[in-house]
Amino acid sequence: MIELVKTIYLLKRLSKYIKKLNIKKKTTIKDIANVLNISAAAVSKALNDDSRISKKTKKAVKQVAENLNYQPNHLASALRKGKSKLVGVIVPRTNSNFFSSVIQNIEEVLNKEGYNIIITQSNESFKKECDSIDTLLFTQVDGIIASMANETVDLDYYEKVKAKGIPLILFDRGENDLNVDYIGINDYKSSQDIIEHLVKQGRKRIAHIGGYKRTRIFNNRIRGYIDAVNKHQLPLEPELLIESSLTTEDGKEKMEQLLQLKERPDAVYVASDYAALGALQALKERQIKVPDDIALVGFGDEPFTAVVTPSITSINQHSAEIGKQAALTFLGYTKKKTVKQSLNKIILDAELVIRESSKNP
Amino acid sequence: MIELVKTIYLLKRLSKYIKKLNIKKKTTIKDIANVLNISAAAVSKALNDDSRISKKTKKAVKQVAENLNYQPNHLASALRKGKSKLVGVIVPRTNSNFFSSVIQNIEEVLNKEGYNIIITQSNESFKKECDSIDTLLFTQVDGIIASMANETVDLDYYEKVKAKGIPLILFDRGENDLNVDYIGINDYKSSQDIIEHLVKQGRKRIAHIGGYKRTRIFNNRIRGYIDAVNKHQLPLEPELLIESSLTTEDGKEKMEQLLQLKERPDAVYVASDYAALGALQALKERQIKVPDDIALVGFGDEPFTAVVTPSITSINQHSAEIGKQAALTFLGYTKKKTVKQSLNKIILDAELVIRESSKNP
DNA sequence: ATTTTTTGGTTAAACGTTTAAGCAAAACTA
DNA sequence: TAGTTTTGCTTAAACGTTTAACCAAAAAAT
Repeated sequence: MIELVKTIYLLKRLSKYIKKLNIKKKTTIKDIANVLNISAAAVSKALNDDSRISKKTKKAVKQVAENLNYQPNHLASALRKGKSKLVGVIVPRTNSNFFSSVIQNIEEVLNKEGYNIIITQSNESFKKECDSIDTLLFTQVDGIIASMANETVDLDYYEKVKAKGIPLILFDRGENDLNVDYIGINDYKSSQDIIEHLVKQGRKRIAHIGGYKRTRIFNNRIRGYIDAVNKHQLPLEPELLIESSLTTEDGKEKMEQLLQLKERPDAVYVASDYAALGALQALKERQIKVPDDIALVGFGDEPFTAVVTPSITSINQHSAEIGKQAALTFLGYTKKKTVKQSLNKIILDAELVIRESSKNP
Repeated sequence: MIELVKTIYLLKRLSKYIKKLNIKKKTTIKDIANVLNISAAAVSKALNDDSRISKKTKKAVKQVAENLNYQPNHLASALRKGKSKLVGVIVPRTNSNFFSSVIQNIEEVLNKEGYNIIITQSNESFKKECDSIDTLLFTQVDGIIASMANETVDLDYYEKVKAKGIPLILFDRGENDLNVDYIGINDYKSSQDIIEHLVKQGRKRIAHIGGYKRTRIFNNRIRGYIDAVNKHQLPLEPELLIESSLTTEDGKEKMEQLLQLKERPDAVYVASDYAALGALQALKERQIKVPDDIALVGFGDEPFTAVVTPSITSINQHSAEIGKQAALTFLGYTKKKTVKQSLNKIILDAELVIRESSKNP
């Protein structure tokens, strides 16, 4: 009986508040407190399952919160706690399968821990990348996971992030100079695997359309190429080793350049699938048969490598694993906040995926 | 002379604060106020170029802010102002060129107005989409720009957004039932253009692998197909009109289904480039010549349509324009806050891009 | 029966801004 | 010269949480 009276009383207060709500305004913790005649602090604690709040109160609070359609104000709690529960992700672009897959896996891991991600694209522009960092800092992200733009050489902005004490994790495109966590694949070994494979297919004159030497991953690929070529005592001529921006357009251009040579290569290893695609276009236009006349190998295992004609041999970079590891590395910082954790450098082994473009002639 | 003394005095206070800063903690408006011996409010106003603050003070404030490496706390200002300056973007996935391009253009337009975007992927899952909406609301975004997942039929979550008074703009995948701003292309007319083109190429038996009928854009494409086929008095048989999830895999499967028919079509129009790619694979595997035996048309003008063999005729959806219009529509809400603006339904004309896969046999 | 501990809260301050209201001094007006 | 307006600030409250510190009442321990 007394229960019933209480319930009716509560209903009355509730309906009063629901009416108030209709006149705009979002429900706050205070509204819930008023309905139940307890303090806002108690409500906050109840919602956060504090041990010093009784089960009964917790239940009531959650009930009223539900009824009033309460949505916690993330800004307020973030401000108070000094944590935004937001992680910034910077990538050169999202429309490559590699980056998209990395992002998806980062998100998956972080969402489970209550983090959300903000994705920004640098479009391979240094300036855009700096802007991205600024906006992410401005948005008070709790960490940044990034893959650097091709253009980036000046590391001041990244140093700024480090200086602020915000966890910074790089993947794929990183820099050795920046003493920071990194997740990537073994580019050097991948290059060697490719040359090894081409040699086995009987290729004797292998060219490499590589990325910018100053970028570490491309530098490693170049070194892998050089060492493997030397190991097999194949010709290592300057005109066989070309630096490229690795866009589709530039890949085409650089391949045309290779075709001008008096002595053409019988295999070309391109450091990016997109550039390899351009190279393939150049070859097709000149009716050069792939792989019969020239074998072609790309890098990245983008889906289109499997569907073009001929399909392109490439390197699978394990994007899912990279994304997961990057996220876990970040979470490492949030967990053991006191213990100064040691720097993580995770180098995964990549996998050569052999397709038509490098088969035996 | 007096100036010099003042400067020295200021320097002293400054260095004291810089020292304090090194012992951690971020610079706040209060620190600046203390250095200059003015109130925090004055600093805030100075930084926001309030007219009631003298030029001299403004200059000094900005100087000190610079020196102390002050970064405004976005959370605090957002909390106080009730605006987060964040816009949520929900897409089925980012690794299609269409969505990636839309996002890029949304970002470009919004950044100029001081907004940042949070991108979330639904992966075509209704549940993930609901989660995305929840997290975006939780993050206190000022607006949401979304393209719905294939699965989505229940609109409750979107109604929730509307109910909260948060501007909601849909693009590409939208729903008529949801009375909300929308930017997309004329799917009905695009379908007709495709059929028109195929008829001109002498095709007499045209099949359509379409999307889910319940999704508006796919329904429009289907209606366009039906009306155009009827108009030209071509056969409109149930087995020529197939419903598909439009993934690459399902496109392949549905094409195989079409090839089982006693009377095969001589042209197939697929409502998505990804599914068209799968269809092409099926055709290649069976040594069926494209376009000679069967013509193929996709939808979306994804870059790979131009590089596969044969290249695939498709529809360019003007992704850049869609992104821009979506962003501008959102900004419309932020500007005229009082005036209840009328609903925007922008339907752009798409463009047929003719390639090898639909040339004359 | 008294002391100690535990339970279930409350109060008040804090997070870093913004902003309405107020106010003294300076500058203008008549 | 007195009154009015403008300038250039200051004070204090507010945004919605969280949390340290406190406290009364109940339960447990002695």
